[in-house]
Parts: sequence; structure tokens; C-alpha cells
Amino acid sequence: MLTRNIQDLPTVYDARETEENIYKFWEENEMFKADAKSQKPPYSIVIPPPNVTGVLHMGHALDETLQDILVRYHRMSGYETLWVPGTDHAGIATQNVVEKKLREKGISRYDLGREKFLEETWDWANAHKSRILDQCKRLGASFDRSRERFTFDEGCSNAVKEVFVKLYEKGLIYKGKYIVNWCPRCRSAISDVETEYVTEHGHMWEISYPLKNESGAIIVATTRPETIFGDVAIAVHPQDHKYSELIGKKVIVPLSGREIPIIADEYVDRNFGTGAVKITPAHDPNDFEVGKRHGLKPIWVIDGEGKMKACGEVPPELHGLDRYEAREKVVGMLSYEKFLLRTREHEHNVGKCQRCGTTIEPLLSEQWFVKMKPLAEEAIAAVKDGRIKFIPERWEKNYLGWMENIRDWCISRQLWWGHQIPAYHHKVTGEMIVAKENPDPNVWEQETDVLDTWFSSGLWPFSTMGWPNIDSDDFKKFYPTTTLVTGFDIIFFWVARMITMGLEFTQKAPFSTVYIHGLIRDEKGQKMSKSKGNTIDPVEIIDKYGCDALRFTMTSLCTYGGQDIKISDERFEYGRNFANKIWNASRFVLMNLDDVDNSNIDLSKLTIADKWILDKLNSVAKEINEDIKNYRIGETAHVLYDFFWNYYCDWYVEIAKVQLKDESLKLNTQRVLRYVLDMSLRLLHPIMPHITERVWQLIPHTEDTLVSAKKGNNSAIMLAPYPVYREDLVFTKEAKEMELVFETIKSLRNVRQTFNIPMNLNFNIEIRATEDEKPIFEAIESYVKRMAKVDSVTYEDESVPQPPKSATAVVFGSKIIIPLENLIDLDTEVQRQKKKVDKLIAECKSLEARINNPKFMANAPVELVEQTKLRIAEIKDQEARIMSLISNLS
RNA sequence: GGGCGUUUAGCUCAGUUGGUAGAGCGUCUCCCUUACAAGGAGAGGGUCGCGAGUUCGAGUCUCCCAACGCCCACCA
Repeated sequence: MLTRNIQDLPTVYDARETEENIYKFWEENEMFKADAKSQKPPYSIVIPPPNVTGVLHMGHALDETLQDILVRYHRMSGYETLWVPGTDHAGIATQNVVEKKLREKGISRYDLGREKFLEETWDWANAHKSRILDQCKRLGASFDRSRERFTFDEGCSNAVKEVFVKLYEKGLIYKGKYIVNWCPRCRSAISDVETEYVTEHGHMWEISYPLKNESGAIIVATTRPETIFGDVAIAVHPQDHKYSELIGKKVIVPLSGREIPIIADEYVDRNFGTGAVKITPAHDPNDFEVGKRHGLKPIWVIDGEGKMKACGEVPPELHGLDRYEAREKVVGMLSYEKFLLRTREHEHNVGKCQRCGTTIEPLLSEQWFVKMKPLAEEAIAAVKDGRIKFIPERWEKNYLGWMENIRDWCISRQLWWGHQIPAYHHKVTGEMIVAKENPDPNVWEQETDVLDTWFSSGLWPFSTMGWPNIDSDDFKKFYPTTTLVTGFDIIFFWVARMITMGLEFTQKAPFSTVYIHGLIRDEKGQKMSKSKGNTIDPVEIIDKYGCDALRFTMTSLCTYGGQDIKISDERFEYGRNFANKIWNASRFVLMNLDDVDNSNIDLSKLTIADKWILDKLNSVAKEINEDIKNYRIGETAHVLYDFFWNYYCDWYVEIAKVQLKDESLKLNTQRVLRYVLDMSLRLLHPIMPHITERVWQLIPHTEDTLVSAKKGNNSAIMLAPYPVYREDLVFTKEAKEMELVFETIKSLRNVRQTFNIPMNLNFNIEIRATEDEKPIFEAIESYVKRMAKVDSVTYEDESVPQPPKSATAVVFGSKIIIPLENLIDLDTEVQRQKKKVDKLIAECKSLEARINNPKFMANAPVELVEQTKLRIAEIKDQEARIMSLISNLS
């Protein structure tokens, strides 16, 4: 167990020990569990379900961290907060993994048969199911594990059937023969978005098709000569004079002997290739359209495995040959028979299967589709009218552009792992029905195809909430969800489909905000991938630097524009160092709270420094709340880092050391130290949950605080109210006056450094202060003494001559003189002062240029003019005093 | 072909109502001062990609160009 003894806390923060114990503490007390019966306003997020067989990668780490930040922030801000975890059955991806395992054993899925194979895959999925979500625990994810879902579980499957049947009944799902992207390796159709195009070097072959019954030929350019056996026509442009004579005539397909017509179609580009195209409707999407227009029957010559079909159209020596081998052979044959006229190098885009990288074979086959146009209308409207907002906004354009040109979605997959399509064929009559319930299995046989994985993930925001049961507590309380957090790479795959389906089936947008973040890349900006070997394992980073360090670093790298994030191992030192800083500052505070009472700060007894830090904290709290609401999450990391390190640690804690020595100030200083630490930890908690909880548990809290953060018998920072702006903690005047402390101390430190004065030699200083500034100097004397190593402070009148061998710091309207006797080199001091003057002169010059510009005086806002004048006066004043100093020295 | 993003200190990047440029890392000096060397103190470092325009004033708004990156469409 974690020690509660302050003296035993290690000087270096031990992330590993802390994180494990703290997460257990939250889980054991069920602090992530949402209450659907709560009266609090709801805040809900559904996780983008990672693949069930997946392993946690940096992309998840970022995505989960951002969700957790939002969830923790809202939970602390008084919302009933639900974060639904779960996994995706990931049709092709999972099936591929299992098939690979089988292949290692020398068997294929066909050897097992569908039923056995599914059993095998279920076993595999169940075995890995909890792995990735368990890894998310190491990220500190505060999701509600009691509500964990799986896209292939009973409830989700039920939702899938419901949706399928309803869409079918509405005529929005249809089955038909169309050209689809076919992956010969997966032996399945895939959708357009699952096809990625890459530019490849290839060849363009010009082939001569002799005219029938007369001399002459038409020359056709193709990149795919092996499909020649599937040719059903040659097409030319109707206005192409080169070929107008030939339209309607017939040619003989080389190597085949079949006769095909020459047809005219607008589709043909006169200027490309030879201006004549061979039409192969079974194996090319454009050709399919042309063929349909001209009533030509397609001829299949390539099968589902990408091999030449053993049919009458294809010469026997090519039967069963792989499409690429066949291509080579065909080229050879064409060349031998003198049909091949020319071979050219050619660059073209080739479609690849997103899952396995295999070159797509456009294939005419019978598939199921969702008619998207009617569904897209509402999905477009919802974004246009602001029911759904994208952050950053530019993704809206991207989404709308895609939606407005949407094409039908091919949802059937010739796989086994997935939701089997709820359509049934009559064994005798062949009649087909679509139904939620399986009719008599003796008579009806279910469709063998399964659905695209994204079909079920498209229902995720409501299928996880109990839909189609719209009376379920979760659906009523937590649907629609609030925010969806994801990367831009799945806007089309997932976000667009959730919006479409959500609107269609719940009449509500499934979420109101889509928060899109950048993608994680390696330090060179390359996408991380296993094959490139440039991945960084988040679990390793957590082991090495700690979860909070990982989270903080990644958060700090998130920009408002959602730029991609480049990371390297060393970058996480940033977060680790900050965690260590928090740890040690906390240790200091805790060590000095040993005899603190249990009360709140006495606001009537605050010192100027107390007021300053409270004022700063207050404005930080205000800013952080605004930033999170506006999804400027990276900014919150920077603001908190700056506040905690550069304000609280560097200045307030040092000042507190002085105040703690003063018995009259000690008690209230302890309270301020504790209060600011407590609030800082709360502000930081969404980003760095573990360390903040760990420290918070060690703070001797007031009774109010403990009650406000209580669940059962325990209080926790993760349940404590998030700090908000407080009117009673605004101390503008004191905050401004503290600048004098900083300027004074910095100036004295500069003098010490410039003249190499050792730390163990203290200064005696003389202050010549203005009337306004003198009382402030008196109030802050003790801070200056300790922090700038000053022994004595005396106040002199400006008329008293300055000691000849002294350095001088001009601070605001006042002058601080440091007599240095033989320690000072007057030339150096002159140089030092000159540098200051130069800076002032430069600033003054540009300001005066403004004032002297009548247009500026006429157009600029009055406050700015006033401010500028004031600043000039200030500069002039300082400048004059430094100049007189210099002349005295020289 | 269409669209989007990026270009700011040696490196990685912040910088939303236009008002004299910031951080982290790195560099140079000094310091183990009883929270922290994963630390403290001080210092140096930028004509904000190029060109023009709007404006009293532009890193910030408009246009052009360049380089790099991404997305969509696609030619057989």
C-alpha cells in the first residue's frame, strides 16, 4: 500500500507504484460508474471501439486521453458522466488474424467450415477482448467497465438486425449485380472507402483489333491485356473523326476470335491513349456503365481469387493462372501473333485493399447496398444547421463534400466473421425474405454474406445505450451522447455513418460535437506502422515515464487546429519532469503542513504575496474552464504548467518559506499553500489523474472539502468540484504590486551574475523609492532579503550622493543601489546600463513614431493612445535616470 | 483535376476579436541554497517562406507565388 507518512515520500516521483494503486482505489470504489437515475445533467461519450484483437497504440493513447480529460472534467463539474467502453469485432481484420493462425497450422477456413471457424474466432476474440481495454486502464481511462460493449454482442447484433430490416422495408437496402471493389486475398467485396489508391509504375499496351471481313484494324490502349477475353465492344467518342467511319462495324478480339462491335460513347476521352477503348463490363466500373448503356452482356474472365477463369472464353493454357502471370503470358501471345504494336511505360493509380494491401480487382458481382442519397440529406442538414459541430471547423467542409457526393454503400462481405445478413432464401422456390427472426430453418436458408463492420459501429452511440429499447434507463439518460472524439482518418468510415444512422433511427444527432484531433506520427513526421518499425509502444512509455507524463506530454502537443503530432521517446521527459515537479512541490507543502489547522483561509489576513497567487490561480481557473469548453485542450496543459511551475513553485513557494518563519503569518500561509496546491491539483486532475489523486489523498483537507468529494466512505479528487472563477479572490492591485518584487529580485540577481558575486556574499542595498512605491518596498522587504540574498535594506533620499563603487537597478520609478566596493568593474556596469538604455530607446522610438503619426492619433482607440503616452513617459523617466547614472560612472 | 493543411529562435512547435514575438529541448555562465540536479539562477538567440495589398499599425486579414504534406476524384 502507498505510504501516508510524509517523511517517507521518495524525492523522485514513483509513477508506477502510484498509478497501479490509485487506479485500483477508483475501481474498488466504483467511482467511474454512472448513475442513469441521477438528477445531474448528463455528459456522455462512447469510445471509438478499438479492434477486439488489437493492441494499444499511440493513436489510442491520444484518443483515450482526450476523452478521459473531457470525462473527468465534466464529472468534476457536476455532470452525471458516462464513458462507455467497448470493442469492435472488426470483420476483415479479425478474420485475417485467425486465418493466419490457421495457415500456420496448415489449414484454411474452408477446411474447418463456417461453424467451426466461427467458434475458433469467437474463442480468439474472447481471449483478447479484455486485453486492449485493460491496457486502457494503464492510461487511467475512467470508463464504466460495467457497461462494456462489443459490436458483435447480443444487443448490438439485435440493433443491427433491426436497422437492416427497417432500411430494407423502406427500400433503402437493395441487392444487385454491380461492379464492386473486390479483394482477391480476402475473397470479399469491400467498400469504396476501404479502397486506397497508390500510384504504380506499369505498362500501357497498344493492341490491334482487326476489322471483320475487311482489311484494317482499330488500335486500343490498355493496361490490363489479360481482360481481353472479357471484351464485349470497342468504344470510341461519337464525335471523333478518326473513327467515325468505323462505328457500327465489327472487330475480332485477338487470341479469342470472338466478334465484337465498335460503339460510340461519350465516356471515351479522344485525347487519351489511341482514343479507342476496349469495353470489359465484368472487370471495370466504367466499362460496366458503358456496357449497361449499350445493352452488352458482361463476360467474366477473372474469378474471386484473382485467377483466370476456367471458361470457354479463356484459352485453356491460361485457366487458373494468376492475373499477373496471365498478363505476362497474354502479352507474349499478343506479341507472337503480331497483335501487340507498342508497349509504353505508364504510371497509374491502383486500388489496394485497406486491410491487406492486395490490389483490388473490380468485379461484377451480386452484393447488398445501402442507398445513401436519401439518408444523407438529413445528415447534411444536421451539420449545416449546427446540430452537430466539428472541431476544428474545417472538417465540416470535408464531411459535407463527401456527403454531398455520396455513393451507395456496399455493405455485404463474403466473410464469415460478422453479422450475417438477415435475409432468407426459400430452399425450393428461391424466394427471398428479410426478417429479424429466423424463419423455419428447414425451409429457409440464411444469406451467407455478412455485413461490413462499419455497419454495426455506425449504430454504436445508440446500440450501446440499449436501443432499440428506447425506454431503457441509459438511453433515456445518456442518449444522445455529448462529444465524439476521434481522428480525421475515420470521418467517412465511422462518423458520417453514425450521424446518418443516428438521425434515421433516433431522429436525433448521436452527438453534438465531433472533436477531431491529429494523428500521431514519428519524429520525422512519418505515419507509425509496424512494417516501418517506427512505432512507439504507449505501454513502454508508461513503464518508463509514467502514465501522467504520457498524458501530459501528449495533451500539451495538441493544438487547436488539430495538427498531427510528432513524437519521440525523449519528448515524454517533458511530462515526467513536470510530474516530478508537482511531486516535490507537494512534498514541500505537505512537510510544512504538519501542524496546519483544519480551516479555510482567513481572507482578512492575506499578505500581498498571498493575494497575488490567489488572484493568479483565480484567473487560471477561469481560463482553463473556458479552454476546455472550447476544446483548446492543449492550451490548458501549457497554462497549468506555467502557473504551477513558474508562479506557484518558482515564486510563491519561495515567498512562503519566508512567511512560514513569521509566526504571525505561518498559519494562514499554510492555508494558502494548501489551498493553491489543492486547486492546482484539481485543475490538473483531468490531464494527470494519478499523481493528483495521490497527493490530494495526503493533504489534510477541511471537512467541507472531504464532504464535497465523497462517494461512500471515501473522498477523491476525481469527484471533487472543479475550480471555478471566484469574485472574492480578485486582487488586481496586489497582483500588480507584486511585479515590484519580481523586478527587484531579478535585477539584484542580474547584478550578482554580471559581477560574479558568490552566493555566500550578501548584499546591503539602498533604496531610493518614490512615494508610491516605498510602502510596497517595505512590505516586501523580507522576500527580497531572502530571495536575492540581501542583509540590510536602507531607504535614502534621492539627494544623498550615491556611493561611487556601486551597481544600480532601476526598478519602475525607484532606484536600488548596491554598493560593491572592489567587487565592481565600472566599465562592465556602464555596459550593463547602456544595454538597458538601448532597449528602452528602441522601444521609445517605435512608440513615438506612432504618437507622431496624426493618423494613428485620429484612428487608434483612445485607451491605446493613452497607454502609449504613459509608456513613453515611463521610458523617458527611466532612460533619464539611467543616463545620469552612466554619466556619473564615466 | 478539385480541396485542405503546413512554412515563426539551432531543433520541435505555440501564438482567435490586427497593437512592438513565446514555450520545451539544445547553447553559454554560475550554483548540490534544508521540495525537486528529472533541480535553481542568469544570459544569448527570430527581417514570423517570397511578393504585393488593406490598415495609423499585419506573424495575425486579402491576393499571388514557392516548397513540403494530406484528402477526394480519376484516364482506358
